[in-house]
Amino acid sequence: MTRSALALRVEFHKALANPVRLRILAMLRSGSLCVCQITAVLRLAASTVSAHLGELRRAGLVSERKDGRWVEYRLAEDPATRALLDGVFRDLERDGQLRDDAALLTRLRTVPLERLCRVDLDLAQLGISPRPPRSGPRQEER
Amino acid sequence: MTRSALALRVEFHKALANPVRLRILAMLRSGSLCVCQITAVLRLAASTVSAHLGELRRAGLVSERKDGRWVEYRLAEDPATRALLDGVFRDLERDGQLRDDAALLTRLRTVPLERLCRVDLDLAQLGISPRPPRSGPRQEER
DNA sequence: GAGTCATTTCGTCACCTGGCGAAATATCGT
DNA sequence: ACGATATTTCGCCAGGTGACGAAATGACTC
Repeated sequence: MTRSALALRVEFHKALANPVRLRILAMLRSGSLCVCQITAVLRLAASTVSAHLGELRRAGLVSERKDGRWVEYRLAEDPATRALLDGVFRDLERDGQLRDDAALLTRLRTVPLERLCRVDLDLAQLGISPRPPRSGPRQEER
Repeated sequence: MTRSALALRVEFHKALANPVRLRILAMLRSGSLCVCQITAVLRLAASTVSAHLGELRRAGLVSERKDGRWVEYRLAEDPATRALLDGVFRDLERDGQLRDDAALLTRLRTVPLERLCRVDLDLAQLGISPRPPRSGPRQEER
């Protein structure tokens, strides 16, 4: 059954009412990503990242493209959704957390996925020792 | 301590991630209101409405002005906040629930507050028998 | 001071959310 | 078929959310 505009708007805000999902959307603005790339930046369990991506997909904010066992997540193509997200992230351009994420992601994109995504990977092996996120679980001692 | 842009944005979306709070904000766009006017439209307990207004105030979306035992709630004056809310409600202009709310509110604004706000008021005494909200608690049989 | 009133706070309950590890699923390489 | 891999689902836990009625608060009237 078609949902009302109000109900859809509530779902939109619910999807964005979480720092992790905002960080994911911010990263996707620079191009598509797989779960393990996102997991590497966020320092969360893959199951947690997968759950968040599920929320974003149900809210119509991201779409997925499967290639074998790989799943490529990207921002939704819909112009209206893009315009909403543009407005959201225009206000977040200078946020420190998002800038740290972007910097780390830039480095991680240079690593072949087959190497980056091994579950036993230690980022230190790649010469990358990302600072823990500014807040959130699994925060390690600096 | 100053919160980050990301944290503030999360709070903004959390505040809007609820149909009741969106309805309240929509109603406030036509002018300031007291708790009992909002309560009359929403058909929720006054404590519930007060709690939602508290959320909106903490998110910086509404401000209050006390006049004796009356509290007048209005949208925040900040231009940036106003612009965000304009964007939100531009997409909701045709929503049925919000239109019903606006119609009922127009009628209620003609009723003196001293009469409207008596806790023992039965809206039927005013010749107003609002349809129950399209969804939500305390929904009565039609 | 007592009673009334508008509003807020408190405590409770049912339900939801977000984290995790373990298990399951689907795909790929051998 | 088996092992490996990326990803998703499940179950659990702690904490949060949104509804309510009752009580409390502060202002007003007498």
